[in-house]
Amino acid sequence: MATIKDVAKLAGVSISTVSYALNNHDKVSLSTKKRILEAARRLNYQKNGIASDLKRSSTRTIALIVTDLAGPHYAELVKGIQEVALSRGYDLLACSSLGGEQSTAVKFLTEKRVDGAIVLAYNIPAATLRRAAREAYPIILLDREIESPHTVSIEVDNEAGCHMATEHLIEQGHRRLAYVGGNPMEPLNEQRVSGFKRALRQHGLEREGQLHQFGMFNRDNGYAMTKMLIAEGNLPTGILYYNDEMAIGGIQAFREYGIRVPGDVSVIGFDDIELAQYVRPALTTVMQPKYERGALAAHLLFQALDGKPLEPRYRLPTRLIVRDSVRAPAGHEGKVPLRSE
Amino acid sequence: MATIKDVAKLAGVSISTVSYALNNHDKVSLSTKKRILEAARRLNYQKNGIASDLKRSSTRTIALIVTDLAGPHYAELVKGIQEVALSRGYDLLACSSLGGEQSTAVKFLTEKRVDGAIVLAYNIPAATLRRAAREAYPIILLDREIESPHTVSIEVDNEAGCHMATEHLIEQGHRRLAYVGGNPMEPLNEQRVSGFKRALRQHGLEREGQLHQFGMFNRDNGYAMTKMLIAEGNLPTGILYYNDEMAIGGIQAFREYGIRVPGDVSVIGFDDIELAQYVRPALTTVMQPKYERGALAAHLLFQALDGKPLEPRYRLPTRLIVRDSVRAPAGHEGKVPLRSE
DNA sequence: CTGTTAGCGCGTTCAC
DNA sequence: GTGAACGCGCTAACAG
Repeated sequence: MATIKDVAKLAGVSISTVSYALNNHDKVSLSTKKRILEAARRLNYQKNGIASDLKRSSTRTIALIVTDLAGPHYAELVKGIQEVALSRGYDLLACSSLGGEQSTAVKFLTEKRVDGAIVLAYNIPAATLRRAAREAYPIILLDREIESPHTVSIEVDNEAGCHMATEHLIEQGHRRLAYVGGNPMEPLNEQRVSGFKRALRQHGLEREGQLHQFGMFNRDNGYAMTKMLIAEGNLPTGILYYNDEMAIGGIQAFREYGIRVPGDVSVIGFDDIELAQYVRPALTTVMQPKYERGALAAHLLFQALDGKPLEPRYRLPTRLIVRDSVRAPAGHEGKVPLRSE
Repeated sequence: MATIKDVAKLAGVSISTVSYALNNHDKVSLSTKKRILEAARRLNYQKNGIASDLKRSSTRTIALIVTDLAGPHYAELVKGIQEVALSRGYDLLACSSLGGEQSTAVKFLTEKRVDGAIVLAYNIPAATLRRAAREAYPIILLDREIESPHTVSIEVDNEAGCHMATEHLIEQGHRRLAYVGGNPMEPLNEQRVSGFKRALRQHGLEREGQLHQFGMFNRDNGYAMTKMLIAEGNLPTGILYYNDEMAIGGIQAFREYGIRVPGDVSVIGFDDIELAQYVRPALTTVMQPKYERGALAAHLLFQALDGKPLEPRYRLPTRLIVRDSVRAPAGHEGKVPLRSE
């Protein structure tokens, strides 16, 4: 593998001259430059980006760190990030935090392989993030908030979104409600539960609300937890799922048991992933602005890299998207006026 | 930012000792090691991965290069790659080739930032790939074949898949057929067209087949091209789209014009992306084994990195997935026996 | 004005 | 347990 040395030798000049020539530092005469370029071409020379990053101590690269590259709903997020990064001439890498402390994500977070990171990976411990963030290495968090001077959180108003969704169910006449989520320790899950609970409290339904929180936040677990819920009997008439993926898994479980959605059970998701509008019934869900979130994240990251001071926390609004997975329960046709207590 | 030097100073040992200690090269006494670890912790030392990669001249990282990180149907592919990479202790990065020669993808391909790459990015010129691939830098191609000793292609049998799909339409009684694809110069597009044409030829329908090839391979373009097709009049009764995304765009266009699918026009896609089963009508399509393809790609990449000789080309079969977007055209109810000529 | 020398960035590893 | 060379490219300072 040819190095800059080989090019220098072949062109009959010093290494530095080659470097200058290749980087257009008009210090080199045109004829020499031509000779050097020709030598580089002949040797199929490619610079070692690692060496040059090391010297420059900057990579002009940012990382998007997600739990699972194969996950859903990153698509739109990525789009926003990608566009901003591209316009700034930065490179964007995506990597996954599967594999825990040995994961690519942690390696990239801690080993200065990139200039900054955008993180949406609930399985990375806060301690790791706190250790990683520093002056010249800002981190934008999309899934939690941690106190650290070099960290910015962009949150979606999960609490309000779930509150709104729950009120929607109540408004339709639902009284026996459930929330189905994953690991209750995840901050996002907590926020969503809390919106659910607040709506219940406000409408005097506290006692009728079931909470099911366990495991992962994916379709399979939505399916599994819904099956458990069915097996338990005493099915609620309205269910708020942690996210669309879990809701879609849940709908699948209901279908297998011949339980109709929304005829027998109403279902609401969260996120508004692309699939939500395509599944049958089309999923009523809480939309979060994904593209905007990505774009904002990238924007803030560059602000931080430019040394500009930032708010530690941004919050984006959600919106209820009404589709076909919610209907008034039997005996409750027509809207029921909300009564707060 | 603390470097290994600072740790050495604080611990009162030499740099090399710190390195050995941190890498568990049991050359260091336990007490020294403990002192070093303590010093590192106090300084919040994080090694510079770039420096270490430079020295080791290996990154234990492979890249997945795709046209657009936000694209569809990579999800399953990624899953296969990710699992194999993880099991080998390698890191996986995803990056996009948006941005042409300046893109992250090209940078990663040419600058030795990773040990090997899996490429599914039709917009990277073959010359770039040929220049990048070398002994110690194998490249697995998922979207084309190029002659180069350090390159392996894993292709899907596009020709046979499209042939099968076209025969399916013919078998249902369709006679006026069209193929809707993107840029005709893309090798994948060529292969797919060729399967379409062969089926037409075999059944004496050559003259009735329309070819529409232009632009990108995405949903928007499927939508746009279908609108053009509608505007032209003389609508065929059966359409084979380059891929599911384009087909979904096409169905959308038909819906807007009140043209029923499959009542008035039958539609077949290619890929079997997740959405295909959720859109209405559920999309009949040609399935390619995505997970297997990803896993095979990663597997072969590691074989190459281990210096094992490889076939230059692998080919995976496709399968027709019959859903609801194809029906016999008016006046042709019931299966029509195929007659080859 | 052209081109060279020399040292740097930071961690790894061989020889002692 | 240490010293020093090394990986490779960048660039300030200097010489021709």
